[in-house]
Amino acid sequence: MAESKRTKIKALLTGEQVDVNVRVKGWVRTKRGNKNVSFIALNDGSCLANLQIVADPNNISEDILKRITTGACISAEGQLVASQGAGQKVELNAETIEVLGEADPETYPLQPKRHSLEFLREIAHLRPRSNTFGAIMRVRHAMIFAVHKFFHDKGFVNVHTPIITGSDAEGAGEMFRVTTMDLANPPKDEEGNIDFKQDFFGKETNLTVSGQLEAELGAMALGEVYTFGPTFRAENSNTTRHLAEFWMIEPEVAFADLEDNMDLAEEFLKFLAKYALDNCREDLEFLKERALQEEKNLPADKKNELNLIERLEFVANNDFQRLTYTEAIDILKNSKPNKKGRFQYKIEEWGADLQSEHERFLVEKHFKKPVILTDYPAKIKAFYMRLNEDEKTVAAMDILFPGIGEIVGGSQREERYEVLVEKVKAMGIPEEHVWWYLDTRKFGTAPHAGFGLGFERLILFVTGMTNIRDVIPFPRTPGTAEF
RNA sequence: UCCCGAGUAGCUCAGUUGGUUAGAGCAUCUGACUGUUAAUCAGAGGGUCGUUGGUUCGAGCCCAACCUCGGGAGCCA
Repeated sequence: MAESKRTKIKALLTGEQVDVNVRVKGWVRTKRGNKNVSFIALNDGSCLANLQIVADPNNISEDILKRITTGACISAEGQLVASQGAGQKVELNAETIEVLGEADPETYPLQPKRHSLEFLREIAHLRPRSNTFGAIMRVRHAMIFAVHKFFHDKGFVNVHTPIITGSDAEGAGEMFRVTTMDLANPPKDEEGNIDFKQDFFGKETNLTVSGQLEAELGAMALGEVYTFGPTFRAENSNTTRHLAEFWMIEPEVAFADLEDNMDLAEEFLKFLAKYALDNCREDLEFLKERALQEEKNLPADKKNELNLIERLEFVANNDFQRLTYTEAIDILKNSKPNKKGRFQYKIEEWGADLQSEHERFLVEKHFKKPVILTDYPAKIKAFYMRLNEDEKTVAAMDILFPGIGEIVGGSQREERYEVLVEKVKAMGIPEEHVWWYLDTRKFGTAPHAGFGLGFERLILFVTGMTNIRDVIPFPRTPGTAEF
């Protein structure tokens, strides 16, 4: 007789059917019971909840039962019935169980107990089997899908910008060199310098730090495009919100100004929050409870005023606070912490770069909502941002979220050839490196705008996690590239 | 990279002014229990106290360097 097909646990727990014969396959979370009956909590990753499997020693041999331990993988077949116990609606009365893969309980590191996130990071190959990471990974997937859905429904074209780049003008940070040269004995030119002409691409190449410049090329033909790809920064950043390898979403829109750009970014973030609420309820409820548990021991002023679900609802339903850099400086200058010297960096005058303590004050204390800051001083922003009429500020915008800081950074782009060339020169960027970028301003230029959203920072917000290393399967940080 | 903190059993932690044989809970193993919900109850096994060096009659504890991890800052998304 052919083996019956596997049914996913999610379908069994959400469906109405009982008293049917089904087969499930998954990983054992716990087994408990006595001589007369065993209860196996089985998880197959399709949802957070486990399916309870009831194993009667009359049907399942002692030898099989002995091999069913925490972490083992089994296939079980039997009758799905209404549960006699209180903890679940349905359970599976096992008629046959096959052990697909044993897990030695003496050495299997995951136990049916609470583990620290630090420990789970050390066993990143097994941590998706924990409730927390299962939930995070399902939410992460839902957000990946929602990003594509949002832009697709609006008629944006997804562009795959290069991962290996020969452009060193992106200016977004330190880069990882890509080479096939023998590091111990690299080819040299007559002057004794390393001769990149002999390298694989015939020039110096690096991993991309941004797809923006190439995305702009797309926007100047397709109108509305977005990228969603891996991004690499070789900065020696050791924080809870930086990774050396992360994923970034960069829409770029022709005929859009800063206002359109803010509208798009705000609509996008609201859509994502709502999508999570509508599609990840079970996982979000679990993550909410988890966060409340974590916060229990924190002092009152460090606790979130709203829980995870409430924060997502807040973002989905409330307009972001928009203000200019100049207005923000005024607020900060006259703020209590500034006057009382509580800021490490006192705000004295217009032109200063905002520190994270200032951003946090605006978002978490003053407005208590997401904030969009616009029109920063030109000299603290990138060369491609459009110069405003005051010739002091640029049409930039940063979206700041509570607990996370900058989640979006964007701008209207400088579309005027002469102004852009001037800025390229002023920043010391060799024109021959960006000739193709300048060409778009030479041939049929158009006003346009775009922004970048750090995907993992979004996932931090949506899951309520606080360390970025816990929202990506295999985090890359300085000194760590395990797995 | 800078500042602060932490490394003790598989995990989470305690360990007094430096003093005999380093503890607990959970996990694991064995036994008990007729339906459990992180099952419960009884017992057992399990340690190079991050590494190296120093101070001392004596170091888990004091000192130094290094390693690893965490938090904060900078840089940024």
